[in-house]
Amino acid sequence: MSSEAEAGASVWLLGTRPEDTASGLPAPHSARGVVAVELDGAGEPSARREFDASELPGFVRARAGRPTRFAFSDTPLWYPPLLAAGVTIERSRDLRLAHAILAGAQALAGAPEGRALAAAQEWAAPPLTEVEDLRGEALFDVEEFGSERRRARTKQVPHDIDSALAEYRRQERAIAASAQPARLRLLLAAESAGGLVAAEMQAAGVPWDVAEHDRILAEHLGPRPMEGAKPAKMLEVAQEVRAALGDPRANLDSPPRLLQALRNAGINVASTSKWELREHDHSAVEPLLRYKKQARLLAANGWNWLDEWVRDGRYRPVYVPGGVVTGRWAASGGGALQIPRQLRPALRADPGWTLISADVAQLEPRALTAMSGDRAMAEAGRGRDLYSGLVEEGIVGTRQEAKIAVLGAMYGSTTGESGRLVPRLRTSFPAAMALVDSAAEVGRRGGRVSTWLGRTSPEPDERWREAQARGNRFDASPQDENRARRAAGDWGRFTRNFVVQGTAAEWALAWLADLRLRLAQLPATGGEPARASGPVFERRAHLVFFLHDEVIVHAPLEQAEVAAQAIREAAASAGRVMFGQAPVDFPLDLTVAERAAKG
DNA sequence: TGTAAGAGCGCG
DNA sequence: AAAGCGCGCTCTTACA
Repeated sequence: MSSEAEAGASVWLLGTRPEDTASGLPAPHSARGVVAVELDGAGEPSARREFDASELPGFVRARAGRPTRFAFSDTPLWYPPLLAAGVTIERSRDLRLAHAILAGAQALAGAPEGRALAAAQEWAAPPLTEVEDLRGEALFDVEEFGSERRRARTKQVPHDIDSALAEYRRQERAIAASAQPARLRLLLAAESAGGLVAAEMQAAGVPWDVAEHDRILAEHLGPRPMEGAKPAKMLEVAQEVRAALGDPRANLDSPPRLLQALRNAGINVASTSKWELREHDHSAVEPLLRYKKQARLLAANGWNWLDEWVRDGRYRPVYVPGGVVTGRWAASGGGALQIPRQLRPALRADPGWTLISADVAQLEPRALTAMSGDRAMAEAGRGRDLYSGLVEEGIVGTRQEAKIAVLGAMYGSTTGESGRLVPRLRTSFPAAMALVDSAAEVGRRGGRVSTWLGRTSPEPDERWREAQARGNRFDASPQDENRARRAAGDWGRFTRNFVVQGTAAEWALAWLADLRLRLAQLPATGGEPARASGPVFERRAHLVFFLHDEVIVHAPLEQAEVAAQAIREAAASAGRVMFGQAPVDFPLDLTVAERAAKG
């Protein structure tokens, strides 16, 4: 990840043959020919190879061991067939992801090279979604493209070599002309590595114990009912609720009707949400909350979910790297970002393997600490729980208060307990608070802010501007002024949080990128692979899950210790690569699962 | 009959 | 207890 290591890497650009594209085929899915162009340090082609698409895995494999960065249009289209052929890539440039970052980057604002890049609108395409039908298929041989379940994205980036070459050059010129070339390079490398990780994790899948999942469902809901019927335990609880309400026909599944039923029973609520219900002391509340929890489990992660998303003991969600404005990943299908903690026991290593999970304690406040260089905040978090640190330093009374205060500072809350506590942080941590306060001020005025590595927030939309203009007119009504102030405040909280959440996401990407390279260097084990027909990296410890500030690695038992060490070292490395010698640590909570699968 | 919007809740 | 930020998914209801 360091720039010194980058210097020696040669760049190979991959694209489809221009004549294939000209024929109107939906490249690269049905392209026959692939062109690989090697670029020298100045971005000029120094070598060119043309071969059948089936030879691409061999071409990539032949470069293993030499530092090579492969650049291509769109990772979800190029990488899965390589993985299916047992080939992995070390470094890449995803031109679509890179374009999205650079086209919006404030660091290039005003530079003609930046304008030239942003003008290449054909590269501004949204991520591909719902790609499950493509899983495991050799993309280059797929003629039929699209099924009823799959929405092809309406706009595709170009895949031919000429377009890729032109875009790569625009990107290089824009980076060189930017105010922060080193940081942008790091960001693009990390973002692209994230694309590789997402494809690899989807190929590997999360080892999932269907029997354990079914046991949890049965415990809470009862045995699996007939299609369309409600599980027995839900029906029982529903009866309890109706009895307590004194309304034998109350409909618990329709919020408006449930609201009416609650009011008829004398429970004076404005909504049926659980935080409001909890406030009321009525015998119907407890079973109703239980019913809601059951309904949620059934709808979101019940037997239908299991049927659709878990196959052959693997859960394969669809990740969308860069899918959130702040740079966090999104998910599309499978609900990877919302697996309830309740179901965590269903994540179960294969026999002879184990699961190592690690999450960063208080990642966002630590990212804020590092980017603001706030020494007092660094001191409060060094080597300990940051929130406890605040208590020990006498800034707040309890850990809970510390958490409320810190979250309030990052989210911009002004009311209640949080609003009361935030001013204390302003005294104790002036640098950190100045950073988020000024980000909020920029947002309130409609400006843009950037993360540490240079991802820039979007501009507010036309409606927002109109609201401000209307609120500022000499004849603005109180409602106009109110609406404008409210919108300005909303956008200020967004930009306040953007710099923190976005920088934290960059740290997490740097961690992932470094970790996958460390794991790739582990020897293949002589024992059983995770699956008989799995990708090549399933013979060693590999990433299977990532969620904002948490990773899960599936490792052969004999590699558990080295894999855990790799996770820790990658975290330390991510901190150094992003923030240099800033005195901020990123401590991990790391757990090696005790139970492996039966058998 | 099909889509959009809102409610509600899971995750960080 | 939420609040204050960012998401996705399912269900119901409203409306074309």
